[in-house]
Parts: sequence; C-alpha cells; structure tokens
Amino acid sequence: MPTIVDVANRAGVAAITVSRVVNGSGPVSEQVRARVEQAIAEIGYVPNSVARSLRSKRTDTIALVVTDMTNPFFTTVARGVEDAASDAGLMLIICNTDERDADEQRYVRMLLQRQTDGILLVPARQGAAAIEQCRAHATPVVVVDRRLRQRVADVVRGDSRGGAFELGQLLVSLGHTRTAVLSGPRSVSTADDRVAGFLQALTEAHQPEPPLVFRGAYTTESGRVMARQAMSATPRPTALFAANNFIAIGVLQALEEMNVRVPEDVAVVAFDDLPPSMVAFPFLTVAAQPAYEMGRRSVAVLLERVSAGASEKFNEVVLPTQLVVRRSSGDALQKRDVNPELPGAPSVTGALSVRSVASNHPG
Amino acid sequence: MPTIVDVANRAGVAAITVSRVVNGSGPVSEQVRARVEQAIAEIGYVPNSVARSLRSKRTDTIALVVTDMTNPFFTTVARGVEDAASDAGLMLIICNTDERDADEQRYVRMLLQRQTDGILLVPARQGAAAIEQCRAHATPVVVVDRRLRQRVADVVRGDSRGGAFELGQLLVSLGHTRTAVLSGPRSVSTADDRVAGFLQALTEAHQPEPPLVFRGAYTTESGRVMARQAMSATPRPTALFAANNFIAIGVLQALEEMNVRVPEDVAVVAFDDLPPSMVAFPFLTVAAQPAYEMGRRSVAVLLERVSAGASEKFNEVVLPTQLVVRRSSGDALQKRDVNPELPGAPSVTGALSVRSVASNHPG
DNA sequence: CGTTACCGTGGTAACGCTACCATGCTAACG
DNA sequence: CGTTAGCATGGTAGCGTTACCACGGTAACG
Repeated sequence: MPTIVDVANRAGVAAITVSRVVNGSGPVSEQVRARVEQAIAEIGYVPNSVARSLRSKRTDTIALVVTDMTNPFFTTVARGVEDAASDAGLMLIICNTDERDADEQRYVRMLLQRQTDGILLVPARQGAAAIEQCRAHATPVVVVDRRLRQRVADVVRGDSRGGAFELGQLLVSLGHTRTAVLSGPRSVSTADDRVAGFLQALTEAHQPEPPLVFRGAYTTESGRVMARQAMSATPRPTALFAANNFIAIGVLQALEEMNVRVPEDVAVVAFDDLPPSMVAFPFLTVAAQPAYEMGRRSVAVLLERVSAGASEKFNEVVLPTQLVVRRSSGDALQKRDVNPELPGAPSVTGALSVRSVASNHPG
Repeated sequence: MPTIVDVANRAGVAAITVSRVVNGSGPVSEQVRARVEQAIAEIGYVPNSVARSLRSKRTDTIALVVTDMTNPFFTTVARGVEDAASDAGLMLIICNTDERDADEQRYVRMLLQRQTDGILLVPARQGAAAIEQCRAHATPVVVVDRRLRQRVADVVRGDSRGGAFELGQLLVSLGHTRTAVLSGPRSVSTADDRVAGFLQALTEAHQPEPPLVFRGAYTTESGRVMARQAMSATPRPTALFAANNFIAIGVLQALEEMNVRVPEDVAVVAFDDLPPSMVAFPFLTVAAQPAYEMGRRSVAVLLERVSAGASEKFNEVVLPTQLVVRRSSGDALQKRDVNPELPGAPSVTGALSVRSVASNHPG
C-alpha cells in the first residue's frame, strides 16, 4: 500500500504538504496541489485513517449499542442514526445486547478500546457500569430511548408516559373501565413509564378499579403469556394495552387462539407503530414514537457533547408521541353493547375481527 | 489516558511484557502476569486499538454495506452478521446505500481508509467499481444477496431463481394460466432471477401465454403502481407474484384500494418472509430466504477469505429458499370458478379477503 | 561437563500520519 | 527602506502499540 511519503516523493514535496492537500488543513498553492493530486491518482494512494486517528485522537466513528436491531423501532432509530452520522462524515458501529448487562459492558469496553468518538446507548438496565466506563475514558455517551434515574448522561427518548397517558385517556373516553396493561421488564424505564402513564389516565378519570398490571419481556412470547393471564381474570378486561410492538403482536396472536375478537370482544391499543412500508393493513391503535427522528436527534446531541466536552449539566430531550387511532381500539363501549349479538353490526361494519381471521388459517 | 508504558513503569517491566499479558501473545511468568494485571487494574488502563491496529495491520472490524437496513430482510441478515462477527471478536460497521452506486463507492472508500478487515457488500448494481477498489486495496469482499455477472468476488446469496420457480409451480398447480410478475430494478440480479425462475416454471408447464412482466423498484410505492398496471391488463391476471416483501405490501394495498379480493379475485405470492415476531397473522404465501443464516454464512466466507488471501478462485454459496404456503395463494382455480358469485363460498370459508378489510377502514 | 534448546524478558525501531514550530519568501506598511 | 505580517512549505517528533531481534538463564541432552 502506498503511503503519504510515497506521494510526497513522487510529487517532490514534503509529507505534511500532501497531508494538507488531502485534508484541506492548510494553505497550498494551486501548482503544488495539482502535482500532489496527480501523484495521488497515479499511485492510487488511499489515506490510512488508523494512523491519522492515532495522531489526531479522532476516529470519526460513533457506535450505537441497542438491545435488538431487529425490533422495527430500533431498526428505524438506527437508520436515523446512520443517516445523521453519514451527514457528519462519521461511520457507525452497531452492537446488539439483547438486554444483557454483560454484553453491554463487553461492547462498551471494546468500543472504548477502539477510541470511538462517542456512544449512543440503549441501556439494558440503568447502564450504570457502561456509563461509568465511558466517563472514566472521557468518551461521550448519549442514552437513547430510556430514562435514567440519575442524571449521569444526556438522554434522548420518547415520551412513554405521555403516550401511555393518551392511550389510557382514549380507552376511558370509549367507556372502558376494566383494563389491563401488559408491559416490559422491571428496571426498563419505558416499561415503567408506560404503566405509570396509563395508570395516571385511568386514575384521573376516577375509575372504580385500577387496571390489571402485568410485567414480562418486550417479546411476542411474553405478550402471548400476559394476554392469556389478562383474559382469564374476572371480571375480564374489556381493553388491553400492550406496551410495545412485540408484545402487541403476541397479544393479537393469543387472542386469536382464544377466539377473542378485536375490537368487538376486547379493545387493543399499543405503544410503537410499524413503518407503513411494512404492514399492508394498519389495524392497531398506537402511540407512535418518532423513531427515525430520535435517531437523528441522538446524533445531534452526541455531537454537541463531543464539542462541548464533559460537564455536570446533562440534557434530556423528550420527543412527543403521536396517537394514531385505528380499528383495534373499537368504538365506544356503550354503542357496542346495544347489539351484543351482531358482530357485524353497523357500528363496527366489517371490522377485521380476530375471530374471522382465526377461522381461516390453513393449519 | 494511561498508556501501556504507564502500566509497564508501575509494574516494573517493559512495555512489551504488558503487551504480552494483555494479548496472551508470549510467555509470561505467573509472578509478572499478576503484577501487570494489578497495575492495569490500579490505573485503569484500556489498550488503544488504534495504535495496535497501526502496528498489527488488523482492525478486527468488518463492514456491511447494505441497500437499506430498514428492509426486514436486510435487518435480519445484518443481525446474523453482527452475531457472527461478535462471536469472532469483530465489530461491525453498517452502511446504507439506498441502491445508489455513488454512495456505495463513497462508503467503500471510507471503509478502505479505515483499514476494515473485510467488507460484506450488497451491491446496488453490479458493484464493479466498489469491488475493484477493494481488490486494489487488498481488502476481502464478499458479495451478499446478489449474483455477479463476472466472478470477481465470493458470493453468498439466496436461490432467487429456485424460489421463484417453486412459486410459479405452485400457481400452475392451482390452475392459474394468466399471471403477472412484479419485480425489482433491472441490473439487480435478484429481480432478474425471480422473473426468470417464475417464467421457467410457467414455460415448463406449457402455458398458453407467458406471464406479464413488470419491473419497478423494491418499494411499496412501486408495488402499488405495478399492481394497478397488472390488474388493468386484459385479460386480467388471476395471480400476481411480488418479487420482494415491500412490493408485496404495495400490491396488497393497491388491490385493497381497487376492491380486489385476495385470494378470491386474485392470488398473490411473494418473495421474502417477515419474521414471525413482526406479523400477527401471517397471510402471504412466500418463498422465504434464510436471512439470518445468510448473514452468518457471509461472515464465515469472509473470514475464510481473510485467512486464505486473495485468489482467482471465488466461492459462491447459494442458500435454498423455503416455500411457505399460506392463504394469499388461495385454493385451486377450478374449484373457485364453480361459484363465481359467492365470495364467501365454502371453498374459501371466511378467507381474509382484501375487500372485507377495505370496507372497514376508518378513513 | 559442554552443548543445545527454550523460556522469560527487554531494547529498538517502526506502523503512517499530523501537531508544533521554524523557515524563507513576498506583500504591505509607515 | 526597514519592519511587520502572513503565506507557502518543510523538519522533527511523537501518537501507543507490536514485530523483530537479542540476551541471559535454566533445563535437558549426549
């Protein structure tokens, strides 16, 4: 591989001059610039960023440590991050922790060794160890998607509490009084906040009984299990709130297996939307987070932190969610109770009921 | 930041000895090892991989250049890549080209500058320029998902032709004679192969007329447009083949808007499945590619190439697709034509028809 | 007991680049 | 015309690590 010295020799200049041409980091006469550029083209010189980084202490690389990039929400966040990074001339390393603390710390250690300019972290738990490692190494971290109990880093996240509150309000306005929330792991802030926001909405509405609260994992399987549990409670809830998209899918599947119709027999609302290009017939009423924007914004905050340097004052950006009402939340409860025997009654004309789908599966 | 020399001083040894302890790259007595490890812990030494890479010429980093990580197929491939990379102690850089040749080349240039150990490339077109850049830089490349006209790199891909052939056979066996294939861009091998495989199946069945062939982009929007065109042909096709998941979504949406029922009025089959955790009620009959496995396999091939060095002999791994028959392909055509006036006739009992969904949208 | 072999350790010199400082030159100024 | 300013260029010295070679010491061998 040719080096900067090879170029310098061929162009009859000093290495530093080549460096200035390549990086535009200093004044160079037109003549010399032309000679250098020709030499570069002739020998096919490619600058070695590793050497550059060793000297300059910048790698122009950031990392996104996520629980699972396969989750469409995080996929979209990641795409936003990649686009913003690309705009800023940075490359992006992606890591998946699967919510495991040990992997989170392992990845962060590797990233610090690599002198990554900054890290975007979706912490498995509170991310305390990982954040402390970064602090000790003077590497900026921005926590994404999740809230921190202690203000030890900048945070960019969605308004889980507010979104859940709106979904709760919606169910209240539809007349539901027996509801259940099926949420994610304890110690994950979004799971806590979505429960809290939902409870708040129902409490403020002076509901006679509080919602049933289930805590599981952010997975389809866990959604199935919690849905089964919720629907076997007495009295049966008339509405379910799935705290993320995977749980929602599991809930729908479980309800189908139990021959429970949505929304006729039970209303379903959820957190997180799916990209329109990924679902043929949007059906779920959701609180949608601006995932792509969250990704872009996280990079912006990280870059601010990179240039501002460490500090005691951390920022928290909370992005609003958007309530998207679709059919899964159903009509107002009273209206429906008028014709309990007519699943296809006018008020829910032709609604895609889970049961009608269930009865058609080939297997 | 403490360096290896700081550790060496504190432990009373030479820097190289610390290096040997850290990397296990040479014999070290238990005594010295313990002293060094203690020193490392005391001053919180973190090895600098940038310096290491400059010396050792290895970055332990690979890259995946993909058209769009947001496409669930590529998301899953990427996850397979990340897992395999992680197993091998490598970090993963991800880049999105959006099928743009210019971005592909820009990213590859950046990756070469960074001395990435290897590149996994989903080429926008034939990737000729990008592959040549890598060759000139002696950096291994493995082409993923797409076929190369010239054998200039290792390839790991799915059997597009075979999968499309099976889908064609299925439609033939169901009695379809007027079909249409809605495929992706020219110059993208998977789009070509899926058309070719489909045509072959129908040709071998001695169909009176060949399928209509549409070429667009691998997007939902393009799927909508092509579906409209296909359905306005005379005679109208009785079955549509969408060449990827995004096109399939667009097709379903367009058919819904046109009040065309699936599968009663038209059968739909597609390439690429969606992960079970992402779809509540699987409906589409598809040729599913082993996306995760493709990712893992690509890394394996890349690592082989890294250790084997450049060569004239390139490998091609073709992974089989799996035919997954669901309801969108419908029953045999004859059976249905008996009762053309009864959309809900026994043979398609309660099928999720597009029309029934269409009539229920809130908007 | 001399020789060979290997183990544990260290010294030195890069790897390819850029920060820092120095230099010579031309232009501008009073 | 001397001085100052600033432009264009170069020299030197690392950045933090490891490759390479060297060396003393002990064990194993004939």
